[in-house]
Amino acid sequence: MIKPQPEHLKDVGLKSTLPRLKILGLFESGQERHMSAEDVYKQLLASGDDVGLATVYRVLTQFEQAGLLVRHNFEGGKSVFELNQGKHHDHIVCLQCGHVEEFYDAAIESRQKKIATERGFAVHDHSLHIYADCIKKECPHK
Amino acid sequence: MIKPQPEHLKDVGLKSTLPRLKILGLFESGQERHMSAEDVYKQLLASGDDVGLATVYRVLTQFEQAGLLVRHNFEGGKSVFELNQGKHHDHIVCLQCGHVEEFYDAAIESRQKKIATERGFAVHDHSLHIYADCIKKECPHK
DNA sequence: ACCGATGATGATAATGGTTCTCATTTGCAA
DNA sequence: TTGCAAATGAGAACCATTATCATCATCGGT
Repeated sequence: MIKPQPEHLKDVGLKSTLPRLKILGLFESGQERHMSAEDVYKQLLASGDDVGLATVYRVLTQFEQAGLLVRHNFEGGKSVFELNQGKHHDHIVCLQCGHVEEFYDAAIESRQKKIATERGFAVHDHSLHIYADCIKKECPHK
Repeated sequence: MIKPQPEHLKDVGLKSTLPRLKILGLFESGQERHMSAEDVYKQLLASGDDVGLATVYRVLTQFEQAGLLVRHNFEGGKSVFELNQGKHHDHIVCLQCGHVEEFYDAAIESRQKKIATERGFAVHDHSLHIYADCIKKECPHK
């Protein structure tokens, strides 16, 4: 279990407070790689940590802006966060079992930037999700 | 102005009602290719058609399930619909004014398929959204 | 170590998009 | 034309998220 490091927060210009350390610690513990605000909130309650839901939302957004976390807008209306480990990646999602794999392809990245720039857009961000059936034995799609 | 065709509705197992014809007509008129439920509702009000917002949501969802429309879950929390014309394309969305442009890039498409196949996935579908600032004069981002 | 300004927190209200409820109306087959 | 199942519309309910605001904690300066 990695323990949350106050310097990480200082480094990105955030005061090292209890709620922030707890939340960062949750992600760094690696138990769950992808978590929604609600997930984080419940986890904290479960461990007896008394953090407000509003704070969870605020902190997650701050962490995203600071580059500590990456936000994903999946279907179903809720945002999901994961630890930013430096390298951007896209996702392949199995429609049957929900298995998620990450990938990065330089060719796709550069084509995207080129296309947007040609059309006069200043790229902020992008999301690429491939929906498919996987071939894992555990996967229920027959 | 193309007039909405009741047979389209019958063909997909939906009664041909006034609200449904009006909404389908809006998309077929091609004035706006991408519309949210709110957009559709306002358009209808503007043309003096008295349709409830709840009905707009219901009908859009039905049209999506019937394959008449395609739903896109862009950032910003609202769903956007467009007429399903069979050919796949991806989207660039302006984060400031909501302007949407479509694009298709064979290189990206083939890379996606290759990546998924290599990992043992059978691709069903995918979504690629680029989020950016556009340069239209009307666009509010200064 | 203490203090005080600055910034963070948490309870709750507010928001925005979407869905639900249900009384009323409509399409359509007989 | 008539009857009834299906569709509609007004508004309430819902859910994730954001805003408000009084209280509280952090941290640099003392």
